[in-house]
Amino acid sequence: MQQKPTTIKEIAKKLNISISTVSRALHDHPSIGLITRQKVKRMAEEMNYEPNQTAILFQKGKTYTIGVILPELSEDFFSSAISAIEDVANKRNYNVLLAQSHDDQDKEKQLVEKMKNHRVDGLLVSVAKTTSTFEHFDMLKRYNIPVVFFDRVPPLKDIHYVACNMETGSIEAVNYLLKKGHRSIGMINGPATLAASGQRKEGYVKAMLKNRLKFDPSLIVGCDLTESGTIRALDELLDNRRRPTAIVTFNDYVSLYAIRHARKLGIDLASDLDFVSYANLPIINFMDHTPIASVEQFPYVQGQRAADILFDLLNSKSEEGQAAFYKIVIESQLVESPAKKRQDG
Amino acid sequence: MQQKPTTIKEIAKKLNISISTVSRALHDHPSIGLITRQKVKRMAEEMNYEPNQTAILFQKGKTYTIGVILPELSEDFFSSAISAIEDVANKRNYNVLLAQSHDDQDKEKQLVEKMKNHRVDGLLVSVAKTTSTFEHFDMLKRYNIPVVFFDRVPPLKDIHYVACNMETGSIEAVNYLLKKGHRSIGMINGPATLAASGQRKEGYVKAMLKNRLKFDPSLIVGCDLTESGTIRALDELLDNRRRPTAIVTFNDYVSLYAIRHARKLGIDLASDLDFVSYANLPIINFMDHTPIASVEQFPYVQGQRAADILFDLLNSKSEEGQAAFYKIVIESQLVESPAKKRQDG
DNA sequence: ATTCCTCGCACAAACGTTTGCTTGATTTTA
DNA sequence: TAAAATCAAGCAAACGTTTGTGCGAGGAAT
Repeated sequence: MQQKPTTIKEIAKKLNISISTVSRALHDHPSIGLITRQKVKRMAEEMNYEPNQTAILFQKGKTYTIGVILPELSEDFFSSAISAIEDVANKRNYNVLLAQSHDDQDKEKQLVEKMKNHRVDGLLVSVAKTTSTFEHFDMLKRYNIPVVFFDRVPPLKDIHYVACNMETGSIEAVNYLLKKGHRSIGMINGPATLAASGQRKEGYVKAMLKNRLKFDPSLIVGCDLTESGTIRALDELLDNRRRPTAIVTFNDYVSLYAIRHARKLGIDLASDLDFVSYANLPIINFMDHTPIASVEQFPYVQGQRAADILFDLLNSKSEEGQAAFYKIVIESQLVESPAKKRQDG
Repeated sequence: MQQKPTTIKEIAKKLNISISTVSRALHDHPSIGLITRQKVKRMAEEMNYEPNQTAILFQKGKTYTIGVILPELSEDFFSSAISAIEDVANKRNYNVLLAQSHDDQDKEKQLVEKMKNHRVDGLLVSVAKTTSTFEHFDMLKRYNIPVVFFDRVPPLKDIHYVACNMETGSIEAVNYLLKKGHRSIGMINGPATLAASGQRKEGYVKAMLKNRLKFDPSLIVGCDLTESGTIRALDELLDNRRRPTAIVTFNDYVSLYAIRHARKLGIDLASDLDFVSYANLPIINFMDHTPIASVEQFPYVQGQRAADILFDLLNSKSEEGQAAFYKIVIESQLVESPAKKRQDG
């Protein structure tokens, strides 16, 4: 037989005082005398009282829960982000209601609806790849549920977001390679449709021009991020009449594929070709030949900042000054591979 | 100005009928006439009514939420498991309250407490490495909150769990190597304190004996799962007078470290030394030299099964037959590395 | 000694829903 | 045609907590 949780009602009855007194005593309300307060607390302890959260939440009209919608939990980037979010929420004594969209717009819509019905206090979202319309987020505004987007941010004006600026990282990457003596630097970029591809290219071009080097468009080739696509891209670069001695790739996976292919072609990675990539995922630690550096996008920090902002919004929600929007841009940062030292040594 | 969510009360007032009628109409209760029912539904639609979940949950004393406590969300294994759990819960229209213990017993205790206060309907747990006492879980029984453990399961009798049997996988692994012609097979195992180490060893021994080969204890060395520990272990095995031509390692990481070290020693992995490991993590796809096979532990399946069981318990909770405990053992399974084909070709 | 505060506590409403019971009206049965 | 059965809808309690308001008693101020 399970024991029903104790309620303040029962405490009140046992002590022959009113319910409100018990509630106030437990909250150290000034209008309750010391003696009663202690009596109540002792009794609560004794009866193993635990406040019924659902009742409190209901009463207050708040859930102390934030919703998080991510594309894919099993991806390194997002699992790292959710880890951060969970940590922040926990510190604030908030709960995390988790859901994954599996990169599907319809699923995402459903989830937003569900979150709304669950009356989450706020929402953290990294939008699905397929998401092209954004009305489902507008709805939340009407219910005064703040949303903070991160990493994958919709192209809207009036939103809060945290994102990572790839351009600076891209500049750093090119500068790094130039400093190492490279003069012909190739780039295996992502599909032109992605904003992230544009930022990478911009950084590349800016860095080249700033160093008074001419920008050769044929040294930038796009790819679909698959292994075969990467191989084609690498072949194309290697056939270039100004054959690059270093290549910047869209992400670590592309680097991996390219490195694999290069080795198969018998290219000496120690002397003939350097790679730099983006993401700096844990997989770097497991590759025998790694890019010599990778542009870190700080998933943990992004998650953390996004959560912080959300709590800011929640705490200041009563005030009217809702005109301003948080638009946080985290600068990406080039990180040298620790593995590189091993290669040198 | 935010618009307050519509309540059934408002619908009732607008239609000049009672609250209960509205509630019943929306639930298709038989005692409500067709005309009123339609009127109500139309009005609800029109006023954009959405049931207030927190109110319902409070009223029903259920939260339609399951808690999940995992050691570390950013680890591949667990992010895969949580992904499965989330999927199952979603299908059942349940919510997932997520928390990570960071492998700390105290944190875990706090979280259990928190989950209990939040009145989750059930709990899914993979216990922290440091957890040595388990009273915090007992408490849940008193509140009739069912718990299902998975993967990292406490050594208790009266619990529900899903775990992976490493022994069969271990046997498979050794058989696989024997079939490949290996006669001296080494093992780099984990710390003896872990149950998982014991299972691996058991499987190894059983497979050897079944094949009428003598078991040489000196071919099994323990390690602390770090890179340096792995290197020491490998060195020890290589110095063995019956130098192994194949090695089974505790997990993919250990294999990775060992392979790295072996290559540094100039060992030809194509001909002189084969590795087989456990876990079959995605990192295998990113290693240039991989173990030729890995014992899969099916994190997604484990998460899925555990969640299924929990829902079973939730649905049958009213009945008294709580004497039986689910003890599901998933057989691990040897999986040949796809990368292997690349090596051959 | 009368008025006025302050202190300590109780009363009761409210949050949004569900649901057992009651009531009134209509239809069926005898 | 009266009694019984059926249908449709309303009333009110309940879930556990918070909180605005009321109220009596004791002490201080006048």
